[in-house]
Amino acid sequence: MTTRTTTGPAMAALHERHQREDEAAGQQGDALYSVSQLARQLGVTARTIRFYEDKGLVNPSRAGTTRVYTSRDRARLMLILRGKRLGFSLREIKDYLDLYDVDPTQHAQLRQLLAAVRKRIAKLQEQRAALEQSLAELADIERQSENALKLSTK
Amino acid sequence: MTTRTTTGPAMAALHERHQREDEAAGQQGDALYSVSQLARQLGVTARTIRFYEDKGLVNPSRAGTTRVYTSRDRARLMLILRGKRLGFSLREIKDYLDLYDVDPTQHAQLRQLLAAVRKRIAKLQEQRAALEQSLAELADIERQSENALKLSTK
DNA sequence: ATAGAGCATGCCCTATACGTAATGATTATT
DNA sequence: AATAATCATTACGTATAGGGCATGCTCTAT
Repeated sequence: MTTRTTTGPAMAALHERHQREDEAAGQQGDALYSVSQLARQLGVTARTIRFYEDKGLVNPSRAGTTRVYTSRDRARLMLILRGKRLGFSLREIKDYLDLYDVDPTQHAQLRQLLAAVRKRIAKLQEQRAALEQSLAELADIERQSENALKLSTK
Repeated sequence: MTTRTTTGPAMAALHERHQREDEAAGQQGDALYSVSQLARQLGVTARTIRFYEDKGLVNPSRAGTTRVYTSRDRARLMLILRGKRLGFSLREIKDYLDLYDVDPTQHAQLRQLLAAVRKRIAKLQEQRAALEQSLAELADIERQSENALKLSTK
């Protein structure tokens, strides 16, 4: 029941490219990657990338059933990973990317991004405050523990 | 099959105390509490307290099947909540409390605590660094977004 | 032709800290 | 006695971000 088109050639190309993965990669922006290639390059597992797809964050083309990623897909994934590093949830990242897809004129989503970023900044500032407080408390506990040990040892 | 002892009196005492929960509470350290009383006082749900028991963090006495908490139990719970605020996992908190229970001479566990605290401090310092970096990046994104919006609006 | 890569799908598993019923027993109140 | 309020136990659900395994297909190399 699967619409199976010309699977062979693309897979072949993919495999061949795989052989010289570390070469200059054809000087064009038309580079293609398999999941695991991309995974290696981005420092995540293939499972992760497929997971993102499942969550609607990426949508690679297929050669038959095999996922084929373009450099655009790659860039998108890097965006996703950056978002993650910055502490956004996959859901938030998806929402932003969706907006970006719908409206490439870059207006609505810039505002959206700005809003999200500011929200995130506020959250982080709160977190930082809490963290500082924890650190202070812990320093206190540390000092007290040290004192208690000193006294009982003497 | 449950060893059911004199359930009545204790429950009665508990409930009666419930009526004047906000009173001076009998000036002794012998105050007793029910789960939900304690929950209210500590700002958590009864479910939470029972969950902690399930995880072996507290072990209240029982009046029949009903949990009865002493002020010692209460203090222990406050310790637990403090640990949580400081970012320790329930598991870590349990390990520490267990140590404290076994060896109340306060030596091994003091060292243990000190070690755990220092570890936690190190972790928090790392987190803080990461957080600062995220904030810097976000500030950058914010600036860029603002600029882009300004330019396209003008 | 047959093994070995690499890929795909599907499904269950993990950790953390509880929330949310469902169901039953006991106690207090009316 | 009936009803409301608490309490208990059991057990499934939630959110997040994947990990890991089984099974099966395709393509390449020997």
